[in-house]
Amino acid sequence: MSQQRNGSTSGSNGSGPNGRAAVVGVSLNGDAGVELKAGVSESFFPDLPEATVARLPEYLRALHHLADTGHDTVSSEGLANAAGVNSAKLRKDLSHLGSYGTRGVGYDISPLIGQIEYILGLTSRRAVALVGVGNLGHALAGYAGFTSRGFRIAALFDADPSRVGERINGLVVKHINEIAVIVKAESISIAVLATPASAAQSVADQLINAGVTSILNFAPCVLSVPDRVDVRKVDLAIELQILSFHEHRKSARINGGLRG
Amino acid sequence: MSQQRNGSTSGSNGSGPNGRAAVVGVSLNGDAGVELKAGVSESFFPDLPEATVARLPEYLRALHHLADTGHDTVSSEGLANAAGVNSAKLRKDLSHLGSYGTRGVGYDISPLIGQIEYILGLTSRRAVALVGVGNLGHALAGYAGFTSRGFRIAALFDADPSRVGERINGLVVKHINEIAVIVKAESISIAVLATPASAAQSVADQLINAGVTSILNFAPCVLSVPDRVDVRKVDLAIELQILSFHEHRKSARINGGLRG
DNA sequence: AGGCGCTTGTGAACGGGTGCACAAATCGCG
DNA sequence: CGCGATTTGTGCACCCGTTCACAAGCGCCT
Ligand SMILES: NC(=O)c1ccc[n+]([C@@H]2O[C@H](COP(=O)([O-])OP(=O)(O)OC[C@H]3O[C@@H](n4cnc5c(N)ncnc54)[C@H](O)[C@@H]3O)[C@@H](O)[C@H]2O)c1
Ligand SMILES: NC(=O)c1ccc[n+]([C@@H]2O[C@H](COP(=O)([O-])OP(=O)(O)OC[C@H]3O[C@@H](n4cnc5c(N)ncnc54)[C@H](O)[C@@H]3O)[C@@H](O)[C@H]2O)c1
Repeated sequence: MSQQRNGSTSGSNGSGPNGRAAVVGVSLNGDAGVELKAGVSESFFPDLPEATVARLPEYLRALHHLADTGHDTVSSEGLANAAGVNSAKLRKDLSHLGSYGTRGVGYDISPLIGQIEYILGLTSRRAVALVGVGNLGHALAGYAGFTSRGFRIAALFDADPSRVGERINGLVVKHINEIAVIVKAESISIAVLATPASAAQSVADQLINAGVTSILNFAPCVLSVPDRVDVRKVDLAIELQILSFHEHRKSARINGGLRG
Repeated sequence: MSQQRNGSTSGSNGSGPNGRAAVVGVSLNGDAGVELKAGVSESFFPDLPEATVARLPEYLRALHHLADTGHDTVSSEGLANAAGVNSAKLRKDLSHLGSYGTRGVGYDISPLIGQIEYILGLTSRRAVALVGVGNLGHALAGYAGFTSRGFRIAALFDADPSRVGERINGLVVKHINEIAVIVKAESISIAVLATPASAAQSVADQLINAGVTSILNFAPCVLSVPDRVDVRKVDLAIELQILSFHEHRKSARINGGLRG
């Protein structure tokens, strides 16, 4: 059941294509919004294209940066540059969320940040569990960007008894078999999976059992999960292999291979 | 100039749509291949859709796994399941590379692995530089999947004098200002960037100057690079924010928000 | 040797996403 | 108070990617 979305980042030039697309089950939901738009910015939940959703975090980061450097408004052109997309795309994306722009002027940064954070569900800091406190897990546990961008690591888990009890960044590593209790107690709905691939499916099953409904998987394997659960995957080797393909293509162009 | 591709992994169910699209400049190249296909598996370089390229690494991983567990052939259905995609998509993807399948039987695993590795440019182990040996950099430097999937960390760089000279996994950390010399000496074309965002653009410029043409960027910022350089980005916070959106949507469905 | 079942490869229809190009809206200034 | 400069919001056409559905091809069994 289910399929993971592929991490597709990007190539150089032009206009970078991006996120996947459909994912039927995840497809937002029927219609919505539109009518109770103006004014009622709270409790308004539009039906966003998946590609737009994937770009909102980038806009948000760019907006925060602009706000921090003393700006009050930005033009679509300016924000598009800061986010690395083209301005028409940015305007269309923002138009989906009921638009905080003023023609002739640009977008008011502060309310726009609020709207994007609301849409992304970042108004309250989300609790995240991290499973697998090894090489990578340690780095993630200490990652500041976690905290600064709307999340809170609420629990660390590992199966290795020698790691259980270790204190990292103020949190004590718990044994994996405490998952169910702690996930429920802390209302954790998102988990980061940083165990070896061989353990990933089993850990995912336990997480889902405990009530987790979103998983960010760093293990190089496909997870099988029920439709209601979202999985995103990050695989360093895949990213490098895609880059390798482009390297190969570039050199095939130059050397005899095929035309360039 | 240029834009990064967004890491878009996946949602749950259905049929995950995938990579963006165009990226004009990077667009493979005109036509190619087709004619000198059969037999001449070397030096054949087809014009693959970007979305297909992004999936090949996943197929490759699944194929290696199957080979390791004693299989000689797989059906498109079997491989598709192992890779988390649908079988029609898989067949179309493979058909682009001149197909190693037999109707009524399936695909011969071994030659298919060879073909995919050839296309991805993995026939010789590629040298990769890692810049920024901090929290994350340490984890990456020790990552086994790096080596097992076609790459070799050829150099580690950092700007912090107290880190220079440190030995990690048999490699000595060099100072950033040795980039030019070492990148050339080791024929490095791919670099992994794991410095703080504030230093990323400057480091990227130095890397490109030294001859690097592909960058995997872990810093949460947009890099500006010439068209000939490929950039892919991995941003943990963005992935989590996309998951957060889906969590928000799920709960909006249940609670009064909008219909479900 | 022939037929049957299985699996590939692909034509075609569909759907989503992108980007152009422009009309509508707003501001500032004279 | 009106005009021009500016910038948003979007209709539209195009393109890429996905998926269905089936004909063609292959092996096996009788
Ligand atoms: N290290 C990296 O830079 C890196 C990069 C990309 C992907 N990855 C992937 O991330 C994962 C972790 O990598 P790593 O280098 O940290 O490996 P690691 O072996 O250092 O850490 C894995 C941790 O998971 C724990 N673990 C094992 N089974 C478990 C279980 N059933 N439940 C809970 N915890 C369990 C282990 O005790 C260990 O602490 C791997 O799948 C790896 O392929 C790592
Ligand atoms: N730690 C994580 O889990 C994690 C996760 C996702 C993304 N990131 C991102 O990865 C990057 C690194 O994160 P980190 O936690 O390892 O940070 P860190 O501060 O621990 O490490 C950064 C390293 O880069 C070095 N550096 C700084 N300026 C440099 C320069 N000009 N040239 C070369 N080296 C330089 C520093 O000396 C340090 O060793 C950051 O951009 C961070 O946002 C980290």
